[in-house]
Amino acid sequence: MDKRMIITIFTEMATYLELKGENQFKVRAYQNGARIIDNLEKDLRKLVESGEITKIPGIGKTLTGNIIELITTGDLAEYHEIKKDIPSGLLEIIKIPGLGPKKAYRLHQSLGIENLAELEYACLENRLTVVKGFGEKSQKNILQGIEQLKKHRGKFHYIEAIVEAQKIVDELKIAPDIKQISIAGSLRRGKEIIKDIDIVASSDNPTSVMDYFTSLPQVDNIIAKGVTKTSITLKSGINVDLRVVKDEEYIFALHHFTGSKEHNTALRHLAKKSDIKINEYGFFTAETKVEIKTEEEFFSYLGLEYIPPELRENTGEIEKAREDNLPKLVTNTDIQGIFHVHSKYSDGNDSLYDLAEAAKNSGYKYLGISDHSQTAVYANGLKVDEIYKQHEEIQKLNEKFTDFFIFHGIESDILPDGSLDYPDEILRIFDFVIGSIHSGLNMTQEKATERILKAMDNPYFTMLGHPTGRILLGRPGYELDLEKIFQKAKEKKIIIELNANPHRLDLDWRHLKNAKSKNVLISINPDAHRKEDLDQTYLGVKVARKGWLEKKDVFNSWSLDEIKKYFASKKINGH
DNA sequence: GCCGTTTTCGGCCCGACTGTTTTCAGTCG
Repeated sequence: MDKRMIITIFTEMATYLELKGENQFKVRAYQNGARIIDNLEKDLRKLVESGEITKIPGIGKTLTGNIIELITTGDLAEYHEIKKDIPSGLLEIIKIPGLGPKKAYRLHQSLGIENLAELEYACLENRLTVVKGFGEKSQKNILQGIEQLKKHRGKFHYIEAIVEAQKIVDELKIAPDIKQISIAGSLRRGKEIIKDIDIVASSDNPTSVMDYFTSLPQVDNIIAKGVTKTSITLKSGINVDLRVVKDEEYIFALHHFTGSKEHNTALRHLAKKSDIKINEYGFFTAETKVEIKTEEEFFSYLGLEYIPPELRENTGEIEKAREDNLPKLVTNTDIQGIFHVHSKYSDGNDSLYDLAEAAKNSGYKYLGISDHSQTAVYANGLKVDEIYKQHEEIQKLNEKFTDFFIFHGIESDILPDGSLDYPDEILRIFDFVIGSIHSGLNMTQEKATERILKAMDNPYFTMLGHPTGRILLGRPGYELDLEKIFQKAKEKKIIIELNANPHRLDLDWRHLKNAKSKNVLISINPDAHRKEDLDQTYLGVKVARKGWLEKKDVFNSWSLDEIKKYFASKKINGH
């Protein structure tokens, strides 16, 4: 029974309780529990063994008991008790926009509907309209929602959403009645998966703004249209919420709709202690309304240091902000160079020269080429003679460049037995070696951890590439004992990659803070296969910020000289 | 179900929009 399963079970329990119409605060307790467990940095099993679990706020007697039962027996009697009379298909049904647990349960009670397919059929048969609380319109909306759900499953990569959102903001900026406008929501916070786009704007004439918004060419469907809030679906399938407020309310709305919900809730609790009420329109004290012009002032009024959007997940940022002790987050300009770039030698699109020129023009001081190794036949991995050829070409290019340097590396497969893909006498040719797993992905946590730990013992191992192998919205990645990996990384001075490919973003930001606390260096790598991918690095910076990383934690914020020295010292130790 | 210098009961963040009602429940963020 791993952490992920426990989170799923608690989340499901909350939903089943909701469907049953149970006390909403009980529902929230389970939802909170799931979120708290998700944010835990320490191993859940160890927390239970040491008894620390009882000290975590939000996990009380019952939840602790449930966690222990799940860990020791692998199951939970209460879970089966709760879901006994409720068909699991209702969990799918409540994913339809506008159809929540109350209505779903009523459909089940009155029409015997148990899943999405039955609901769709009932709509087509025009049977919904006879149920109390449902009419023509809701039946139509539900049908539309089912279509939507089947088509997209409602989740998008950050990169897809940010491109759409930026386009809308740029178009709205030139709308006649717009004063201020910004992307908000999970997109502003840099979440890797986005459910919808939130945009906040200010105007004296909201109706005109809403009209402008709904008539944009990329709008496919208007879900709801009001004076302060309008929701639409884009042709790409992404939902967009636009909130329009008065200019003096803008900062409050921006903060509110940036979230996260958990951050906002915690902040309101804090404010309440000082008799300040917060909502999306302002701060309200006993008799006055407070004027605020910037988010810096917003936090300062509450006695807090400015909290960057990426940190607003209620994972300790408010406490740190009170102590004036937030991390000074890494920025794009801190990045000096990039590693993990593929060239034509393996499965990349561009020549070494073109990649170097592009990197140089983007302002990077160095470029670390790392093509695939020989076992990666599907990716045209390098044979030994090609390695020598590539080495020579890089040396020649380096003679031409001033103020720029190409490091010769390799992305070596970590083979199933934990060895690297070339003998040591070949590995020593490279300036750096990224070890990555590309095959045999179905391993137990023990096997996967052992495999990587063994590879890390190789003296030429420099960086661990995409540590968990996850593909966002694709596959979850193998389970790893990251504590052991970080420990080994620290011992062996091995760098952990934050792979900035938008489909990977691996290592997950939730683990970065932990790595940082163990003084493990992180390299933000684009994993580029064409020169246009080089700046994916900046998406990685966003995620690094979300993981509380500072300049000092990021390997590729180092200067060219510092990197050269580091690799040189690794080589000496390796011999 | 969780929590506590309002402490073992009685609260628990707050507001907009829709579709159905005939004054509001449900949903969403």
